[in-house]
Amino acid sequence: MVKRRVRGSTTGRPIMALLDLLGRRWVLRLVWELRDEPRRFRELQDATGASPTIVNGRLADLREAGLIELDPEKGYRLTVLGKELLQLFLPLHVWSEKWAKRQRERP
Amino acid sequence: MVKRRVRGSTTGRPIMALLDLLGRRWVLRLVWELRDEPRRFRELQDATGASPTIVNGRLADLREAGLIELDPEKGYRLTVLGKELLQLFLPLHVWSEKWAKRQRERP
DNA sequence: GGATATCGCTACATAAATTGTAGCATGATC
DNA sequence: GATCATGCTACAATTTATGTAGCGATATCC
Repeated sequence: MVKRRVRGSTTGRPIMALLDLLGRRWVLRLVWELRDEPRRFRELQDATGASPTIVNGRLADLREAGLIELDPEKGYRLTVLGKELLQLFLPLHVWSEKWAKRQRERP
Repeated sequence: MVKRRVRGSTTGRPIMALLDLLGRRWVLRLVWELRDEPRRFRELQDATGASPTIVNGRLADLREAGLIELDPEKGYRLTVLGKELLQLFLPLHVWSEKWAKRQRERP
């Protein structure tokens, strides 16, 4: 599915590898959808609107990255590491409202 | 170049529009490259390794989003809004080191 | 014990995004 | 008027994503 473990990690700089992983389509969105509780494969498909091929590929990427894991009982969920990352992203939620407001004012 | 203003903004939820914008390839990276000082078009091309077509497209997206602007004297730079967003992302730098370390430990 | 349902996931043709390379138009400098 | 740096465009080739159908395994009900 994915050739290199993390695309663009050629520099060896973790931040680049991270930005690369998070910059793949649907990755941020998938992490976001897992923010509250575990979700099933099909739930994630429906919630995002992405194709199963891609959902599967991205979930694999995120698992390799140690950010999510599959609990057969409950579905996909964030790992401890994944929750840490989510914490860093939570401020985006509030900020995005402000950003959207300014976009409306200055179109 | 880009069809909808922000892809996936159909929900009308700012956070979705933002995650969508940031989830486009090279977008996070471009913002990151602008963290310290303005950069020229070709500098950004060289720094990222992305094709001019894409750099141009993403810069356009980021300009529409009000996150960057072009100063003819100095090059592309973050707007006030863009700097705010960058602030939210700075913790990623530190966290990525921790993440990389754990990846090395648990391969 | 067979029909039904849910689970994660795969196959595959079509469509869209990205790459890599070449080059254009404009303005400044020599 | 030749040279250079600027942002940017054209376009064929490649890579990635989409949309739809369905598989194999497991559990549940009748």
